Order: sequence, then C-alpha cells, then structure tokens
Amino acid sequence: MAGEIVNLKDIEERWKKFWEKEGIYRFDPSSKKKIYSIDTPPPTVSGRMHIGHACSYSQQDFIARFMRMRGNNIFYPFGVDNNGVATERLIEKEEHVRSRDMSREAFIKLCLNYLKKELPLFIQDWKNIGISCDWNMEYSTINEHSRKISQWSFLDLYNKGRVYRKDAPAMWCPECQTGISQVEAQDKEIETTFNDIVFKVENKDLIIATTRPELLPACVAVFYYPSDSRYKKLKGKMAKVPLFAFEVPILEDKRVDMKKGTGIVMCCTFGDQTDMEWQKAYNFPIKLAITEEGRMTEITGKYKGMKIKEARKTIIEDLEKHDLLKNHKKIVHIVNVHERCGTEIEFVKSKQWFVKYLDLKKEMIKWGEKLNWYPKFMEVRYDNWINGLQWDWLISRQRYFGIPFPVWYCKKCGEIVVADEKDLPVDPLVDKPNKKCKCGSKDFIAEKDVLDTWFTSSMSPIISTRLLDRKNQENTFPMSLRPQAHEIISFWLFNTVVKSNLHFNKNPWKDVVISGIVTLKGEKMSKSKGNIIQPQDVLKNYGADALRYWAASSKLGEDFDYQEKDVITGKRFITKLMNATNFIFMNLKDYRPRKIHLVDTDRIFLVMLNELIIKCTESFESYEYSKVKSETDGFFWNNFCDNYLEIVKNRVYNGTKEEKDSAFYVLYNSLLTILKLMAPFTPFVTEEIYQKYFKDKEKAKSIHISEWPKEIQIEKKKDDKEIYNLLRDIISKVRQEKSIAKKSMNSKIELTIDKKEKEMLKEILNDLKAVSGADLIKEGKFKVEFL
RNA sequence: GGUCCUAUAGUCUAGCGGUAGAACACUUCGUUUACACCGAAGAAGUCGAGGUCCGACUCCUCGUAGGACCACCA
Repeated sequence: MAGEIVNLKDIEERWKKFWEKEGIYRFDPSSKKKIYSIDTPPPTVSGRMHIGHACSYSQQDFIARFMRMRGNNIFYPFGVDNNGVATERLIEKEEHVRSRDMSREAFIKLCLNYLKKELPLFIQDWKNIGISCDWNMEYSTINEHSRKISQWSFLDLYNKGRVYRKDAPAMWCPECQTGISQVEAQDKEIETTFNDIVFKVENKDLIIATTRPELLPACVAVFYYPSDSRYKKLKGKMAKVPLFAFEVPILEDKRVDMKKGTGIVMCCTFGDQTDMEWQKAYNFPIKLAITEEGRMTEITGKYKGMKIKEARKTIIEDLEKHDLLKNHKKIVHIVNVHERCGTEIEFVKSKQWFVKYLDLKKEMIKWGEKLNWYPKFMEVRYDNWINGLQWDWLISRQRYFGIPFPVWYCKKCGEIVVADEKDLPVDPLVDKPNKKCKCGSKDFIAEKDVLDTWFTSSMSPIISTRLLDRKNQENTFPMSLRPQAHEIISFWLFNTVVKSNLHFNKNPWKDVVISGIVTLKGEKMSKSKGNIIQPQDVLKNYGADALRYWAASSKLGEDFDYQEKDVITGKRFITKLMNATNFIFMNLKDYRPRKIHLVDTDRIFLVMLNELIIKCTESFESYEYSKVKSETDGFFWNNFCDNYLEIVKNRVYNGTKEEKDSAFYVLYNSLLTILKLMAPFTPFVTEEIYQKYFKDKEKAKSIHISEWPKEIQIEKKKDDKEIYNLLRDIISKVRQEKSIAKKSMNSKIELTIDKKEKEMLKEILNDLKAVSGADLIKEGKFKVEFL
C-alpha cells in the first residue's frame, strides 16, 4: 500500500461518515464520566473557512481528542456567528436585497432561511478537516435560542442596575442620516486646508491650527502639553474665540501633540474622539454646531443653515477679512468616512445604552487572575486592556440587523418599559409590552437600536450549555476550556468574563488557550494584500491529516507561518506510517495479543516507549500539543522505523518461535501506541489503520474513543537507557564506516567493539549482529572489517 | 504614541546557565524480502552593544529589525 496507490480522499470520506453514523463524538448526557467542555469560537458566516480557521480549530481539536481518549465525556458544540455586519452584507449580496428596505423581522427570517440552505456547506469545511465537534449541538448567534439568551442578559443587567441609557456622542453620517458603528467607518485620505487662526489672550495673538474652522462656535477650551514652555505662561487664562465673541479657558493636557500645528489645540464638542474624551474628562458643556442633516445650528449665528463645507469656506473668508487667518496650507490627512457614501463622519449627541463596568476594574483583574492562561503572558494583554479602559461599554448600535433591545419607551411619560422574561425573544418594532405604563398610558415607542454583536457572543458559554438538559447545564458550566485567537482578547474574552461574573458571580471557564494567527512570509494574511492560502486547496492536494500535521507544529500564542513544505512533511509521515504498518502486518497476519517472554532488546525498546508515553501525556495535559507531535513523530521515524524495525527484521524472518513472538508483541503494541499518540493529530489515517488491523483485537469501536496509552507493565533495569543508547551508537558508527567505504548497508562485516561495551550488550548481541550485518563480534578497539 | 511577542544553519523550527537537536534544501554514497514520498554519511547556525556569572545562545539593560493588539491623526 504505497502512498500513491492509496486514495486519501476515500479514507477521509469513509471515516467521516463512520464517525457521524456511529456518533463517535456525541456528548453523552447520561454518562457518569468526567465532563470536559469546550466553548468553541463561533466563526463568522461571511465566506468560506480560511487557513487561520483551519489552524486554530485543528489546535482545539487536538486537545478535544486527547481529552476524549483520556476518558472524559466531551461537550464540544459548534456555533456560528451570523449576527454581525459581515453576515448582513453577505446575505444582501447573495439574496439581492437591502436590509433597510424590509422589516427587521423579515430580514432575520430571510437570514435564517439562508442559513438553513447554506450552513451545511459552510460547516462542511470544518467537518472536512476532521473537527470532532458534536454536530448535533449546533447554535447560531441570531437564532431564537440566542436571541432569548442575549435579551435575557440585558434584562438581568437592567434589573441589577448594570445598564443605563445616557446622552453620548454617536458617529453619524450626515449624508445617509444614520448612526453608524465603528466597523462601518473607513479610513480615507482627503485633501483639506490646515488653517492658522488667531485667538486673543489679553489682546495678544495666540495662533491655533485647525482643519475644522467651522467648529469655532462649538469651542469649549484650548489645550497645550503640560511641559510646553511656549504656552506654560498662559495657564489659567482665557482665550477669546475669533469671530464669536466668547472666551474659553486655556488648559494643559497630555493628549496634546506638541509637534502638530502650533502645538496648541482647540477643543470643540464634538470634532473628533479626543474632543469627546476631553468633554467627558472636564465635563464641558456640549455645544453642537452641526445638525443631523449636516447643517450649521443656531449657535453658529449667521452661519446657521449652511452646509458644513459651505460654512467652512465662509468662515475662512470672514477670518481673512478680519486679519484673523495667518496662514493656510493644503494638507492630505486621514479621516473617518462612512464606507457606503464616503462622507466624513460627524459626531452627534444621542441616547445610547451602556453597561456600567468602569467601577469594576479591580475585580476584572482578579477574574483574569483566576483563569489558567496558556500561554501565561496573554494575561498581560487582558490586564492592559482593563487598565486602559476609559468608558463604560456602549452596547447600542444604530444598525438595522441584529438582536433588538427588549425595550419600549412610554409615549406619554418617557418611562422605560422592558419586556417580560417569559415573552423573550421580542422585537419591540413588532411586539407590544404586555402591560400598561405606570402612568397608565398604553402608547409606546419601540427602541430601534440593536445590541452590539459582542453583547451576544459574550454569552456563548450560556448559549452552548443551555442546549443541554438542566442537570448537564450545571455540570458543564463553568466550562473547561475557552480556545481563541489573541486578537480578540479585548472583545470576546474580556466581555465574556465580565458578563459571566455580572450574571453568575463566577468565571465562564477554567482554562484559556490562546492561539496565534497564521501568517505568510511573516505577514498577516488578508484579502487586500492578496496573500491568502485557501485551506480547501491544501486539503485537495495533501489531505486533511497533512494539513493538521502542519497545524500541530504551531506553538500556542505564537504567530505561525504557513509553510507548504511542512504540509508535505505531514503527507510523508502518513505514507511512512502506512508503509511501516504494511510491513508489520505482512508478518503479523494471524497475530493474537497474549503474554510472552520478552527478548531483552524488545524489553528495552518498550522501556523507551514508556518514556515517550509519559512525556506525551504530560505535555498534552498542559496543552503543549506541538511537543507531543514532534516527540511521537521523532520516535516513530528515528527509533521505531530506522532502528527497531531494522533490528528485528532478521528475527521476524528467521528467528525462533520465542524470538518471533517477542518481536510481534512489541511491534503490535508499539505501533498501536504510536497510532494512539498521533490520533489527535492525524485522525483519518490512524483510524484507517486501526480499523483495518487492530479493531478485531481491541475493544474500542474507534481509535478516537480508545484509551489513551498507559505505560506498558514491564521490568525496568538500571542500565536500560544506557544500553539502548550504546546500541544505537554502535549501529550508527557501523553505518558511518560503510558509508565511508561506499559499501551497501547490508554488506557483511566483522565487527570489533570495546570489551566493556560487549559485556554490556551481552544479552542483545544477536540483534546487534543482525542489524549491523556482522558475522562475528570481536573484542578490542572499534573496527569494521569488510568480508 | 502605549502594550505585548519574536530574533538560532540558505529556509523553517527545537532546546538549554556548562558539547546547540531535528526537518526541507545542498554534497557524496547506498538499495534482491515495508518505504526512492527510502536509507546512510557530510557540510552549515545562536541579530548588535553592554552587564551579571568561574562560565551566557539561554538571565538583565539598551539598541536594531520584524510582527500583533489598542489608541491617535486638531
């Protein structure tokens, strides 16, 4: 069964079907075994699986498979995230609709219908790489189950006083007249003018550079950097705003860039992000210069009603007229624009919902400390994120598609009315509250905003464990493991920890393993760079096991370069494994496992195998799967194939019954051990071999639910390792002599070795003779004589 | 701008306070009883500057380069 004859596709298809049909990876709700539960990251439904997915899901799967073979009852559901913008876009494109032209209810329905049709195809990629999820445990972040839990989460936080509604600046597109979220904002280079404008301080000129002179009427302060000697003397004084006869305080703040413009900056509510921070930090009054339609407001006096650009132009002209414009030069700078229409984004005041958590920073750090982080240093990123938090969590999105707030407002008194838990999920645009307002009114206005997608995905441990019956919900939560990528520690991981603690006063999981991202020649893959490797192609060319073999050489937390040659190495491993198996079972046709007397070489080899088992088990328990793979692979190739098989060949062909039996016992058991150690990495080929040669002699229905290898009970002697190494050493030296003499490896020789060494090897001299091709072993200085 | 990670043969990686180990590629040789998708042998390496130490590739400081996340771009 040489590699080219065997069709890997056939093998993959056969076992995929078998696993599904036999329910090999099903969670067993009635089992008494220990539960190991995994909070699988739900991939975004926006296209097909990419190579980064292939790598990180393989890594989780190594762990899941190991834990399963260790005897755990594995809860490993699979979710998809289809509640975000990416999915909205995809469906709009595929179904030729625009979400805003239909009701939210109808769009969600369309989305669910689309998923019904397309999801199996989407998920197939995960099945194809051999992910051992329980495919009966599926969820989507927009389905009824998830909507219910997400809205429940809102209600619970509302009842606990953890959510509030408040005026806050929101990103706004004056062209489309809609609020927009961060993801819809796009960087764009535009040309504008940088204007040096004259403010007056005690009748002296103070030059401030700005690109937004039309915001002068909304100016609330001017800032300089605390140590800036040019402006230190101005501290505490007032500056007079040109054209508008009002004064603002001069303050110092570290957020100022001394090198930019004149090193002094005006703060308007709201020009940009920093302006918003300052407004909040110094509690400035909010002065709005621009309406939602993108026109100037009343506070701008004579400019009222003008469009932004018109006002800018006019103000510049007026400044020039009054000799208040010293300089203006054209610059190109990057601004945020709305990606649909390219209009510059403005900030407007609006009512937004927040989760109050800024008061919990200390607790958050403690929650993070309680998690077991793999690798450990990732905890620092979590801490940094928390230490840098400046705002409460803004959870309302002025989007169309998503999970709605279960909220109405009384038309008469403005009172907030939330849905009843038993009515969830609700869509306030369609449903009505089931009671009157306190004021007696029955007229309500629905909340139109939807929840931030992270508000829902941060509930994933609940969404997934609630797929189970009540008893198992308790057994699976907190979950054992959260695997995820490092780039979303500050979103998904952080928010999940916060939610879980706010709702249930406990962490959502025990262990966290963080994977790196897949790069190509050191750079992150992205569509725009055009450096994408498609896993489907890799799968077609080399097979799932080879792809997974590659993924298994990555280290947790570290970015990982895609190397085709490593996938090829994986394929070579598979071929070698099949060839070695083929050789062994050519000779072990009617083998039945039984107790036998072991030849000393064989016993010593098993001692070495035991060492491998211990090392691999320890490494896997601390999630160091790459060590397990490289150790096992190395042992298989260098010890098992290149040495042990060569050593026992002669005995297998020509030995006595006892010599043969001993070799057979070791061949059978060490191959089975190697298969099991590699099964988490290369599940298809190991299953193929197991089913073909081992199944009738072993208990388990599949290698993947067979028992993880334990040490083989054999006698262990003090010098075993030394003897083994000496044997290998001598074999290597003989091969070296043959190589130098340009003789073939099976040429016959007379071998001379050191007397002490010969004494050490006295129990295994026959095997040494066989493997080295020596007719005679003499004592003395090491020498190889050719016959 | 803040934070974090990384730096080892031509390439990609492992490891370690005391001789740096694989793989791919390269050179030479070999193959009548698993495998040429093979076997054997060979050549080839610790980013730079300081410091701690009997001893540093390993620990510390600084630098340089690459990468990631977050923030910012008046």
